[in-house]
Amino acid sequence: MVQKKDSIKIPRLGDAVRGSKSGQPIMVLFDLIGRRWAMGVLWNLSDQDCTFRELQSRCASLSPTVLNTRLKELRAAGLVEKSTDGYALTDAGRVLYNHLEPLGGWAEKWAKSL
Amino acid sequence: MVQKKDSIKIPRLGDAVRGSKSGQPIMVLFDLIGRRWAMGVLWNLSDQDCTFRELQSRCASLSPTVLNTRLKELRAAGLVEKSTDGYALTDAGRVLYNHLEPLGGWAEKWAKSL
DNA sequence: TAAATTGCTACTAAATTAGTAGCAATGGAG
DNA sequence: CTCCATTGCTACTAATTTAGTAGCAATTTA
Repeated sequence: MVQKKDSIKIPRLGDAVRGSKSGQPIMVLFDLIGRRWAMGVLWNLSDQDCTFRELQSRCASLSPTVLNTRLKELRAAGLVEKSTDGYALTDAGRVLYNHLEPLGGWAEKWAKSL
Repeated sequence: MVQKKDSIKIPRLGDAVRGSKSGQPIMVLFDLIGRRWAMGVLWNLSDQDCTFRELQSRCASLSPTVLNTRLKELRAAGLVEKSTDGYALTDAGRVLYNHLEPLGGWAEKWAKSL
């Protein structure tokens, strides 16, 4: 990883993906958005900017520790940014969200089928 | 959760999502596929059925413990099943994969932009 | 029938996440 | 200005998840 101790470990292109040697972009992405509440944060930011505390309450009161870690990671990845109202999706973040959005409808059908 | 001890905790509709009270399908889904290597497993099964050990080597040699846990969860969720060649996507799993697939191309552009 | 290969369990160590407390900074209300 | 509420966090400990390694029983292959 070659990163300063205590800095957040953001997956980067070419980096090993938690033990992997490939560093394929899709795996780097999966590593990033596969962390707890990462997709939930993107989802909850999609309809409106949120303050830290509002985001926290929208995300099942997840601990501030984790929320802050996720926000740092997502900001370093260029998907989230600070706005006057707290946090917001960047343009890239919104494009990613647009790819995730259809999962909402699919998830409902899937849930019923279980 | 009301589940037998030692059984795997698969997120279910209406269940609390790791502390959440909503149980919204999309959050249940995010909880499921947001676990380590869950999306990677789906991705690696998309082009061909895999044996346990091949899947393991495709997924950066992730530990058999975790792979087996993910497989149980994904099977319980109806996304993966056993086939004569090992493991395979179910129809539902393939539909989900089709939603994830566009992320591959997007991830490449995103990775370059970092 | 001996040797591989496969699917997996067991176990320990390391990392991540949960949960709670609380503090410094900002922004009104009076 | 002064008080108080709200916000954005940091600190810390406990619980849960994941990593990593070893190895075994069953099936397949030679």
